Amino acid sequence: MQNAVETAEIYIERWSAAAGETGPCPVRDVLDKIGDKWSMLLVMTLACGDKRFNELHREVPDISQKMLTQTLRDLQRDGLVSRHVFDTKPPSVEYRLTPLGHSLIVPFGHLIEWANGSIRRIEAARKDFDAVR
Amino acid sequence: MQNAVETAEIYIERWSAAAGETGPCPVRDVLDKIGDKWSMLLVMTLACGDKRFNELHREVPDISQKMLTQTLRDLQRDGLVSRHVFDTKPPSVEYRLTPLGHSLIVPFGHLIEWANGSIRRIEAARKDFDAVR
DNA sequence: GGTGAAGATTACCTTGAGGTAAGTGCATGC
DNA sequence: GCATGCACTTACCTCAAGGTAATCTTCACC
Repeated sequence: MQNAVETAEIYIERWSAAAGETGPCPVRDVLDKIGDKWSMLLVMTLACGDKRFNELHREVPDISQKMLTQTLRDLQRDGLVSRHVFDTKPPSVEYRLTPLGHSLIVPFGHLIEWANGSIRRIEAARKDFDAVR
Repeated sequence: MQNAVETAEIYIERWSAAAGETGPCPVRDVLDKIGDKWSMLLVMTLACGDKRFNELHREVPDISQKMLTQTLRDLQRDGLVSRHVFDTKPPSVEYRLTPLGHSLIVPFGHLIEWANGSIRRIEAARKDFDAVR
């Protein structure tokens, strides 16, 4: 990142090009996952170490089994997570971040830092805005 | 960003704390905007310079008027965008990024770079995955 | 031989984000 | 005097994301 505005322009350009019929743009594509209610939470949970299905379910209790399966499947499809089946007595399945998955943690971490650093100002802005209304 | 895994742990910790009744976590909160279909596109469009309502509508033709108004209103509420009314003959309204809005461009830019750099590997992974199915 | 855990899949249902379309008030241009 | 542009607002409708809950298979334990 040298120049934020420059990056913005490249982004807009790619976006427009994509809208022009080439299919969905890569940024939009990735953003859908980022914005997804569970994807990033699972990626970050797996960033702490490999986990089994029910282990994930215990660490993220408010996800339904259906969404856990589905989100894991999507992440696997995108090559961010790999699935390893061990045929132990009750077959156990382990999920891991792939190198690609690990590489997402870095840019995503910047966003987390921004979020944590900006939340007070955002909340203050909301309060002001709502006070006027 | 010194250590990605460390950041991940802080994230998980905050998330869990938030789930524990403090309200929605700041990261989730910010992510909702990031993941929003239009918010980031508008922020990036405004990163190229201040724009008026219909100017934005022309640059982002596939957004509906309703969503443009609504998204702009939300961004304004969060203090990312400011609204300036000039009472010219047909009243014109200009939208600008606030300093807070500008600061988002940096971490977001990292994500854009990651997206553009990773899309080929993601698409390859999807192809492989779908081939097996 | 009944119970429980592991790792799912499936059917059904609700909610809300976002699209479409039309209307509003005002002013300039044709 | 009709149309057009600006900046919205409102009503209505649709579709898909995601929740709930039931079900499945296999094995170990008591």
